[in-house]
Amino acid sequence: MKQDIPKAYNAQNVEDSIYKVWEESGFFNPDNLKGDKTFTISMPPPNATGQLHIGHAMFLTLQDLMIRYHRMLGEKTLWLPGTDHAAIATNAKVEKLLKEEGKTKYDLGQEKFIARVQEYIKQSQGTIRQQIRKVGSSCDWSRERYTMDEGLTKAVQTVFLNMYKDGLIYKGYRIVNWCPHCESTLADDEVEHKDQPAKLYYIKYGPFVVATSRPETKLGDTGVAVHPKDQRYKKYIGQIINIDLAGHKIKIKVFADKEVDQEFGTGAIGVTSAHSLVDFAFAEKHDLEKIQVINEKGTMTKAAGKYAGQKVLEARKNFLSDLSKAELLVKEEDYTQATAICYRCGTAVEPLMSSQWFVKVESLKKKAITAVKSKKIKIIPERFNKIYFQWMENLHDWCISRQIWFGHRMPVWYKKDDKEKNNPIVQIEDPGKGYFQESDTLDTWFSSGLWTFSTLGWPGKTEDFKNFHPTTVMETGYDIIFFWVARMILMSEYALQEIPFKTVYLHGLVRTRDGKKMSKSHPETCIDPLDAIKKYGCDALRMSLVVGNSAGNDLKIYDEKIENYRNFVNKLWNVSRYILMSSENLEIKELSINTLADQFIISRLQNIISSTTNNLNNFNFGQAGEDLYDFVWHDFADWYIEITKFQPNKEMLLFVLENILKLLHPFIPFVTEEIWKQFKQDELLMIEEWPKANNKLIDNKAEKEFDFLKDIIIQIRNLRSQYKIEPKKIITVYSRKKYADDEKKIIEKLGRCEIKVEWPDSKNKTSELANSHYKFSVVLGDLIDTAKEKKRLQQEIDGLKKYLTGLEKRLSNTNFIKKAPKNIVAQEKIKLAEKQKLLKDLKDNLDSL
RNA sequence: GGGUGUAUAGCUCAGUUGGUUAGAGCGUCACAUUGACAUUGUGAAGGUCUCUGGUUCGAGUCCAGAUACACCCACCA
Repeated sequence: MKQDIPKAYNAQNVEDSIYKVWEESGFFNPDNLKGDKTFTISMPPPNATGQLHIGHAMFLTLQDLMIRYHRMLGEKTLWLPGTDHAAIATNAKVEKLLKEEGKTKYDLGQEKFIARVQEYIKQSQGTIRQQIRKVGSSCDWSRERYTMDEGLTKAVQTVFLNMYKDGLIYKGYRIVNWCPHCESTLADDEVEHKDQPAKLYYIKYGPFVVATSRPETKLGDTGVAVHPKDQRYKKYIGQIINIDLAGHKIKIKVFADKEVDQEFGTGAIGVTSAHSLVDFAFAEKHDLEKIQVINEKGTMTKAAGKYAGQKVLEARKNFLSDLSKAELLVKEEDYTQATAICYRCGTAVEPLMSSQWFVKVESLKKKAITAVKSKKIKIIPERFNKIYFQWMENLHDWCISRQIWFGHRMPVWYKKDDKEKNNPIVQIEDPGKGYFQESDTLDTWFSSGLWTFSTLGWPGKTEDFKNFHPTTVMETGYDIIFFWVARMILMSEYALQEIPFKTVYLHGLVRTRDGKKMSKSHPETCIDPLDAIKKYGCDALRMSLVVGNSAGNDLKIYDEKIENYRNFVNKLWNVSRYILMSSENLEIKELSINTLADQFIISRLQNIISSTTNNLNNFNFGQAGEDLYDFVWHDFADWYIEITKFQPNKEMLLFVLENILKLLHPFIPFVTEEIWKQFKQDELLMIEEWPKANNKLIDNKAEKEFDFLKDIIIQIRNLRSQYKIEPKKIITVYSRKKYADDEKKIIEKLGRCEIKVEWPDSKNKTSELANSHYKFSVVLGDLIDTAKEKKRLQQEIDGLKKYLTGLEKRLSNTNFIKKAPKNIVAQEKIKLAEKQKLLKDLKDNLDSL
């Protein structure tokens, strides 16, 4: 008999020590697990210098849930954790730190700057590691990786080298997205579009008028495009025209292209080859000169003539004023423009000419599309397939070089005298003196794309790689399907000719109660996972991140919700406390099923075991959690346990509890493990075997029978409540049916009544109750309010009549009889008979009042 | 411009391939309180399932259209 269990579950007192026991047990490591089948998840690596936010908490919970479930299924389960170097973000952070010391990165130089960054990461990496543990993550720390560690760097260099050899990586001079703030290129998907009010300026342009939202770029125009059939401009096609733009002289070539829309603007486009992607395409096609008028810092170049050295906006203002003075500015129009901005800093992206490294995607994307089309990779929810295909099909060559100092250096070298970097030498080994390495670094997503296999020791031929790749599930947010999921498929298909994972499970975003994205911009409604854990316990947080949500959908979270699951965790605690405290022997020798209640609970348990198993197999985590919540609180605690207070069955209580703990463990690992410890000191719930349903114990008849009993009790309680009968008063209930002793006792105890199996003297004032199976009446004596009772019955009769009318109509419809399945018709007929009988009973009752 | 999602009780959401009189939690109201649990128990009130058509014996569920909100993609100068 245990007496020393605290009344309320105190998560804070136990979580850390339980985590320590788990971690030290070695069972996070699949090497210590038995089983032939493997189950692998690569953890999406949080930023090495980051702080845990609610989004992390959500993915950690979902992944841990899967991992714990599969571990209990007896699979060799690997959850490989790690951190990401997050090039741009980390680079920026350290630059900021330097600035506080009054220094810039140029004072240090690239080598020392990187050393400084590494030092900073080392220092702050511990934070996120500890925070990942706080959520209960059962990942294998012995295999933890970091995107910049030696092995991963080797993988990056190897893939780069191979791609270069295969002609899939090339250096090209072309328009790229340039962020003047980050001073680096951006990939196409790192550019966001935001609608902004803008002005469209119409400029007189020799014989043409052209429209532009960026007048300053016109200083570098080298062409005018018109539609081949445009009568207005036909005569100019092929001519080279000198144009004076308020003193700035340009020479343009007029050419025809079907892409031009005659209706938009003036039908004539001033072509700025070096600062617009569309125009660049024109320039390539029609062989135009490309003049760069804006440089990497966002200032005008020498080619911009007298505007050289001015910032873009400044130059625009001055140029417009000059045009206006020269009467070349025809008109201005307001319109909304989708402005391209940097996804990281929000600065307007400057398209400009630059020599950069690219990945040729044409052949890769075909494979990546096939991988999903062929169903080798399954995306959950399915609708993201379409989004994935669309994106893949429109993918352009991927710019992978960044001018950020921190990141994977490319294995590219130049001779000391090749200052223009025209003749790259691609090899992993340093060619030694006389050479210098490319200072550009690689897009973070290049290394992230290798994550599923670079973390397993590839390119080495390791056991881990053989055993755990392809990984089983990739669980991540739908917001990085392009950045990351798509890249992993591309890279894995290229490097291994193999998919990186079999299933992609996409979760949604975590939002505040009013639907805002949880970010630092509205701290008032933001949930900090660490605060929530402190306040409500980790298990409560986990439940509220899982229940009420399904794949691909956003989740709203707020305090009351977490509080509710804290209450649930506490309920489970007290259920266990009750069972443990009232059980002298904690061993289950032989399970005996004696009563209807026993039959009911053991049957329901089998059902919940199989439904939970099915739901988890089908990634319906929310549903599984909700069903368990319901089973524990209502079926088990509210009904079964209450009944065992007068029909004890200690072994059954223990048995059901054990199973509940197992089923709930993947959702709420801490409290379940803590309770488990109370009666199995030397065993860990974490590696217990997942329950299997025993279909022989499923008893639908008993479940139905039990539901009728519940119905009777609820009706009696309802009546007591209506008549405000003192809770302690025992009332008399007459029943026409003779109940088995155990059933009779259940009604008597839970309805606080005494059952007499005889029909009451009609002179007694009674309230009569009935359901479709049993008729019974409650003697209320002087308490009865005839008028009230009549009204109640009348209401019930009215409702029933309405329902019967519908039912009769349905059954008299020959089409229904003919076309509906037979079992449905039969079912409806039974229903009709039952309800008619009930109606008659109710009417009799009313008459007798 | 192209695409996707969502719309069910005051709030947050379930509702599986169409088949009872549409469910839960929170909140609200009423009642209960020393023995697992007030982080509780018992009961109640609360819904034209956004709208309009259609398919069907039967639609919250399927189809079409509309409206509202959210999101993603996109190089119309």
